[in-house]
This record gives sequence, structure tokens and C-alpha cells, in this order.
Amino acid sequence: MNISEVSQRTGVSPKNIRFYEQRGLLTPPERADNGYRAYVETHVAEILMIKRARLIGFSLDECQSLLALSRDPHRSSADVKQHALDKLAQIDSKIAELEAMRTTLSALTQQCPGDASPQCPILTALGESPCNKHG
Amino acid sequence: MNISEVSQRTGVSPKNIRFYEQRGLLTPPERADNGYRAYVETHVAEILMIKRARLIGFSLDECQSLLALSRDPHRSSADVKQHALDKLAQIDSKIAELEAMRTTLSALTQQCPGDASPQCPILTALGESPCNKHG
DNA sequence: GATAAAGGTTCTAGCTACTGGAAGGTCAAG
DNA sequence: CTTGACCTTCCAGTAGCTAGAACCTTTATC
Repeated sequence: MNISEVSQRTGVSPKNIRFYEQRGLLTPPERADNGYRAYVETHVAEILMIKRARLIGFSLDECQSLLALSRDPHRSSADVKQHALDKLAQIDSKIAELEAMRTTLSALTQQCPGDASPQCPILTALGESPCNKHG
Repeated sequence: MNISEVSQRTGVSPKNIRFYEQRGLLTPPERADNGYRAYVETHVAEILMIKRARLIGFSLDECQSLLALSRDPHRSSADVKQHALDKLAQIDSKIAELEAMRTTLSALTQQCPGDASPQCPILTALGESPCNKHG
């Protein structure tokens, strides 16, 4: 299987597949006589696993850990679950951060008339003097 | 005012302040005879504005636009508001994305026993064969 | 056989927003 | 005169790719 077929079957670009290999996430495939990478089914499965893990927020390093656990017959599901719980906590804090931004920004936009006048509560809130300086 | 004082007053690191200048966000300060940057109050205000805009999610490029609007007496508040509304939409879509991850990940963790057994629904969902392969 | 298109390979560089470090000049105190 | 803190510059690295250059291989067509 050449790289473009793997790409089509996984929806991951050839560049990206090579990148994953170079990053050490993917076990390097055998090479054909012409130097082309010769992939097998296992590679497709690994790439799909990376893709799904990425979709739910895991970093490449974390994907690497997950793949290692996946390959290890002596793993415990507790290890995997811990990774997932850690990630869940990260996602929650990221959501909280974005919600805070949203709240602030939403309040500001509602105060802004959005007309032709230069007077703008958004800029004022960001630190601009409301109209004139007192210094 | 030397860079470290500006840093203390804004809570932005000297490295970061130089970086903002190099990126073109900050108007370059005059230089003292020894080559040191000599900041004035305006710079502190600009840096604080960048800091607050960054906190509510604006990118550096967007901060640059906001600063430009802030300096322009002929601006309209509508322009500023549009920037804010765009950013709000971006934040909303990012939150939605994270919520989707959260939902999936949360469901998976709840299915995982988290014990010593290697059998793990999380890995299964990520693409691993449930127990054995059919190939 | 010539040639062109469509694959493959490697390498380098760019993106965001910084941070850290090296190598060196300057300033204030002892 | 030395020490330490400050300042300067530039280079490199972080995450996760993507784009491009420069080159080789395969396949099809003329």
C-alpha cells in the first residue's frame, strides 16, 4: 500500500502521515525497492487511532502514549482512563477560559452602539481613555 | 522609563514587550544614548491594551487592528464592534468544538472500568479491535 | 526513445505567541 | 576593578502541521 492510498483510506494527508512517522508515533513501514513506503493494515489502524484521539483533544505526545498502551498487552484500563480524565480536566479548564472571554466580550459588544461615531465602549474598556485624559 | 519598569507596571515580560515591538504592534520607543529603549506613558497604555485584548481572545494581528482603530480619530464604533462580533463567533465555535470533545470523552471514561484489566472501551472506541482480530 | 503527468522521496521554511539562552555592552555599588 | 543587575542583539525551540523546492520513479502517450 502506497502512502496516497493510506491517505485516502484515513483522510490524513501524506505529508501528515510522514510527519507522524518522523515524530515517532507511527512504526516506520518497510520500503519497496524504489524507496517508497509500503504500508500494511496495521498502519491504517494506527493512523485512524491517532486521528480519533486527536479529534477528542489528545496531543501528539498523548497519542503516542495511547498507542503505546494500545500495543501493550499488560496495560491496565486504569492507565488509559487516567489519561482520559486528565484530558477531560484540560478541556474543562479550556472551556471555562473561553466562557470567561465570551462573557466579557459579549457584554462589551452589547454596550457598543456600532454606529458611525468614534466613541466606543469596547476600546474604552480595553484601556483607551473614555474621551479625554485627566493627566 | 526602562523596559523592566514597563514590564513591572504592565505585567508583560521584557522579552514579550520587545517581541510586540518587533511584530509592529508597539510604536518603537526612542533610544537613550546607551541604546536602551526609553518608554513613555503611551507605551504602557498600548501594552495594557494589548494585554486586555489578548485576554479576551484577540490574536496579535487583531490587536494590531484594534490599536490602529484606537489611534484613528475618524474610526467608527461599528468597525470595532464588527471585530468583536467576529471574535465572539470564533470563540463560540471553539467552545462548541471543545464541548463536542468533552461529550465524547466523558462518555468513554464512564464506560471504562479503570481497573487492572487490559480490556478498555476507550482504546476500543479509538479503533483497537475489541478483543481479537478477524483477519 | 522522448516526454509529460502523477506518484514518491528528502529537505527547508513558515505559521502563533512566546520563552530561553548565548554573547556582549552598560550601569551602580563596594 | 570586580560583581551583579540591567540592557542589547540574535538564534533556537515549543505544537502540529502545511507549502515548497529539488529530485527520483512509474505509467501512459506519441
